[in-house]
Amino acid sequence: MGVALRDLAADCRETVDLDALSGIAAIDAHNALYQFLSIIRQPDGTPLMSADGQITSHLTGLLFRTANLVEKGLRPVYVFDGTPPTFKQETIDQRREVRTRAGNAWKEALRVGDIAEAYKQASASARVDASIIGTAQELLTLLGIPWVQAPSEGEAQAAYMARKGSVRFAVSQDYDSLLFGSPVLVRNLTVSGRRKMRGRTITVSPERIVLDAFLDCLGITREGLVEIGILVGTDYHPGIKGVGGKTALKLVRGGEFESVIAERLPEFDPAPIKEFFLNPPVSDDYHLAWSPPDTAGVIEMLSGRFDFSPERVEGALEKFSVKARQKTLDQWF
DNA sequence: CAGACCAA
DNA sequence: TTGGTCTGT
Repeated sequence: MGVALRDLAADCRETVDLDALSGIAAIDAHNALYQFLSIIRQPDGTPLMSADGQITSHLTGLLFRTANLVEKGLRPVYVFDGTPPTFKQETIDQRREVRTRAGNAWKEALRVGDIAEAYKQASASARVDASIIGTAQELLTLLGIPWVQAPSEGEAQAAYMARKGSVRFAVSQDYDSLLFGSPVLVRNLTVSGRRKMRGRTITVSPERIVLDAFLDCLGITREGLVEIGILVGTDYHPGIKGVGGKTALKLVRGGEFESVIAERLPEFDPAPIKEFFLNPPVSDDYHLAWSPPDTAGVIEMLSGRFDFSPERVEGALEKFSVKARQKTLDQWF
């Protein structure tokens, strides 16, 4: 779905300066952690690790990105996934299989000395497991940054919080939060806009997609957007082979969703997936509060247990209190 | 990804 | 100020 919707979004989005963004941002925690784990690695693919072998790539990413967002006056809240719907199981199994294969290909690339291939395969083998999630939550708590446990999909919970007005926008690289009804989605929420693409470094700005404008731009309703997602494929079903964004948009606008599903996928009932996007399990059981970081606790964790340089950690922590208060006029804590 | 450092 | 390279754990 990601690629297909990106094509449709091309003319219906706006790039924004990070400084123009303010307020509370509900960040898709799984999406952020996965990115950190896949990208923050040594050239041969080895992730950053403490001396005793615990992976720390996600903690590095989380610390510095959160510090930067806070310094810019944004208030992040991280939303963690809960129990996935049963119809996601096939996708989950497939992804595990792909990761396992990539892990083997990583070892093989190292054996033959292909460093670039090793990095690529290592990235693809990245897995957000329980210890990654646990240490991420522990760090956020020490940083004084709230996190929310979603009952089901994190993107659905983030969208619900945005719709309620608890947060100003959802943050993810995926488009799912729009299908879940988030009024605003921000992608590429990074500070240094540099990104390596095919060897070259290009500048990437945050990208804001406003749901109502997006739907107007495409001439569809939110239900129609969900139908497009189902046709091109979602986390819950592969969709119809050969149908991309353009074709899906045409079919949905022509009211042919049901008929083309009946014709091409007679065994498939899209109703539960449609219902899941339009009315997902969400929770009101959250409380958003930001507090100054527990400086000693963060250093104890990151430097004491994970071998981070205390100087680097302290430098990041400074962005949470001093500068943040200087930069924002309104009371922050 | 983000920070540190260096060169143009 | 911008862009490149190296490093972080």
